[in-house]
Amino acid sequence: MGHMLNNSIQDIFVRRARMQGKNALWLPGTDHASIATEARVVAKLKDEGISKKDITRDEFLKHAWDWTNKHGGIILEQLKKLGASCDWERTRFTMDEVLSESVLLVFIDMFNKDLIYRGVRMVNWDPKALTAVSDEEVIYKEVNSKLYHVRYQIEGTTDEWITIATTRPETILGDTAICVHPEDERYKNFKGKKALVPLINRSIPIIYDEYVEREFGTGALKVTPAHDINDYNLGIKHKLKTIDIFNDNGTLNEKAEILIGEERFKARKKIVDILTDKGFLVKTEEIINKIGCSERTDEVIEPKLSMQWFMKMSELAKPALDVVMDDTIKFYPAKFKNTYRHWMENVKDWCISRQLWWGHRIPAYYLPNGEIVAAMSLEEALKIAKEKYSYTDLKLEDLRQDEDVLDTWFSSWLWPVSVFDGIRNPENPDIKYYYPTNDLITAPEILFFWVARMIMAGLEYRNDIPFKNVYLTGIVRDKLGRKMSKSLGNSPDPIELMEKYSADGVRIGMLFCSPAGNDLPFDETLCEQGRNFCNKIWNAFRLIKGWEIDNNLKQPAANCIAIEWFNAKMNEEIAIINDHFDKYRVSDALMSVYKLVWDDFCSWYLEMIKPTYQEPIDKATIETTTEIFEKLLKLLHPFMPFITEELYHLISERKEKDCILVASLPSAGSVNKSIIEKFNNAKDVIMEVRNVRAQKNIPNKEAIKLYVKKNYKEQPDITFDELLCKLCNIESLDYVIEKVDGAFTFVVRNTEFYIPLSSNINVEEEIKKLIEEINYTKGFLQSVIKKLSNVNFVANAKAEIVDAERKKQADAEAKIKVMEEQIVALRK
RNA sequence: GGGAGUUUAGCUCAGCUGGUUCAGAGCAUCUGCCUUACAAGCAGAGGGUCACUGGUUCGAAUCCAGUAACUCCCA
Repeated sequence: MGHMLNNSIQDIFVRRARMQGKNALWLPGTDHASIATEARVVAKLKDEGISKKDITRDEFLKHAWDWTNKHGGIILEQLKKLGASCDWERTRFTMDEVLSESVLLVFIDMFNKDLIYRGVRMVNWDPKALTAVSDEEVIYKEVNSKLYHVRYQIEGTTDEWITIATTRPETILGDTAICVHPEDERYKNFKGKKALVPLINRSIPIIYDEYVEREFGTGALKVTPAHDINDYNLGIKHKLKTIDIFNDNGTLNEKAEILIGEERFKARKKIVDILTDKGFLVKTEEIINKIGCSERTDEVIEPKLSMQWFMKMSELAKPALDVVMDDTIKFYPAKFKNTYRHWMENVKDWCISRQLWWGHRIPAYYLPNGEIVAAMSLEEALKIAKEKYSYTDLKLEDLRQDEDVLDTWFSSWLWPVSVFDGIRNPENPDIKYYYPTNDLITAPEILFFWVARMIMAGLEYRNDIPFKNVYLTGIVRDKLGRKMSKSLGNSPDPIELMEKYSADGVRIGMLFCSPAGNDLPFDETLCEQGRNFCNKIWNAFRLIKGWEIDNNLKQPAANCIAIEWFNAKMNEEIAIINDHFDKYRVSDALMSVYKLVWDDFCSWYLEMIKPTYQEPIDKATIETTTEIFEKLLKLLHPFMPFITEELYHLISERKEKDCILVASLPSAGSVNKSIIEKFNNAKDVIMEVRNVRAQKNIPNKEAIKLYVKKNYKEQPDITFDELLCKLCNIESLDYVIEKVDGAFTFVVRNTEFYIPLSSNINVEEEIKKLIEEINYTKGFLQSVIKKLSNVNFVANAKAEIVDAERKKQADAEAKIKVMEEQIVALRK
């Protein structure tokens, strides 16, 4: 569902840009997802009885391509159903030739610039996928664990012990020190002594470091530099030995000395038994700790030392941070700037190698003399090697290419450049025209591993930012607040949703409640709301299209008023919508269109101009109404492409290529504020009349009379009178000077309204109602007076604000007076 | 353990540089209506000490400090 949201938003932006006359390109594509894809291919082969170990790299890649060709296009097909208006002919895949070559060229370039190096580092090792994974791909989960207290004998003593606490007793076989806090009184006398690792009697030093938390466990920490990142750092600081006791698949190796070949979790159980038997286990306690699991395979991550390829980040990060902090690239919402800065200021080198086959094989070749050259091919590597190291008799067979592939992000980070072939051909017209791009829409969870790195790559290879605006969508969650994902299985099938509610319905359903950067708790009723909106639009169309047109009919004056008002209202809303878009507030923009269409157009405007049943409509009104409807369709089109295109062709005759997709977005014309104000007055009156009808059970069909009494010498404004009569089924509207006896009454802005009715007026009830309203208004008046009698307020507040308060006071006083007079009249 | 963010109606969220667009929107709820485009609808209504406690100010949902709860990132 994340894809649906993300791509709905992208489509809205691109369609809008297109309708603004821009050459808007939306280039679709997918990455090769090396870990996930390889895991699936391995699993599929396993089902077929084939082990990855038994086939060659080339054979494996063939299977991987088959799988990709079969499953890779699914998301793109879903996008088409969603209405994504991509430039499909430009679809790219990170394993395409152009993009692959770009990846290799960049690797070689950075290797030669010394930005890429090989080093031993503690990496997150996935023993199932047999590869390193990035920090970002490790998910930490809270689990119930046991903390084992194990005692180590002090060397050279018969009964002196030091007790450590660990959640991973199997790793004691790799211990090379015990560490305690230098100020911990309990362990002061161990200085300079050594302890013996239980079961294998390895002699290890007791070291002192402030890193140790005295309160945790026993305050004594076993140090296993090969299998814990913190221990590793301690190891470097105290120059400890590193003993790696695990094989790549998570079983113990011969360096463990015992339990060789056992899987790590089985080994843990066994070693606990042995430690218990031999009296080394002091006690166990229950604790909750966090363990890292691979996002791709869910396997518990094993911190492991291994030789990996790294990219130096500090030099690349600096300019990439600056362009965001100075708003050259803007983030929406801006709060992500903080997160971005925090990450970029603490950036670590990027481990770019993966022990996989599916992906871009690292173009690094090892020479017999231990040197490495990076080249596009074996032949080229040979040539470079010969020149560089004066290897005259070097042969192709002497070179060995690195077995690993590059991290998928190492191809994704080039995307804005490589899709236009800007790495291989930096001067080609496409890249020069389209780069830098405008908007990137993506999820906040990949702000670092994708967005930040694209910025780095763009600055490095184009000397320019890759995009100007970054819109971070929310994360789609289920009702329990869990992220919707395929692996959790809590995501509805988008295709089924679209079949049920239509693509347009799903699109706007997803957008109704998704302000930028906020999570979206998905609920199917949102799609239902989307579908209902489609239905409403369709019915409005049916109404307009169903009217019979009488060319000889003169346009009623009231219709002119209605048109004038709606155009003013629409212009006002267009300006608001434009403003929302300028600020990347997509759901606010949608809500504005929604209300303009549903409330203002359908509920008010259409009711105003609607001819009496089975009467025809005049030509001028229907023409203008059609124009208005078409404008609304255009405003709606970025959000709901299907229904708007359909209705655009049904409402009027069109030439072949006249499609709403490429029509111009209506611009905000000047707003007649006065007519909007007059309408708002009329609306208040209409609502009061409807209330009277509802309260007194007067059916709409029964026509009523309305008398209006202006006060304070105000002149009546009759602009909306005719429409008022039409909408409320008023047979006569008369202005009076005297109060009307025996009528229901209400007050709107000092003007009195009377509805005489045959049914008896309950005087007491009417008076009670008036008193209630007077009391409320008096309370309001009181608060205004209080404010105005505050000398400091009058002295310090801005003049307009004080004036506004004075006007409030005058209005309230006038209204109270009118109502009080009404009570007197009723009591007569 | 370090950093960031959030807290406003039953739900999801607006609310900019403190003051009539200040307590709002959509959905949900309730009450009437099968009124001839639409019951997937129409017309209305109710509903919030703006997390808590202080402070600044003539005036605080808004600014400041502290407290609490939740979320995310990093270790």
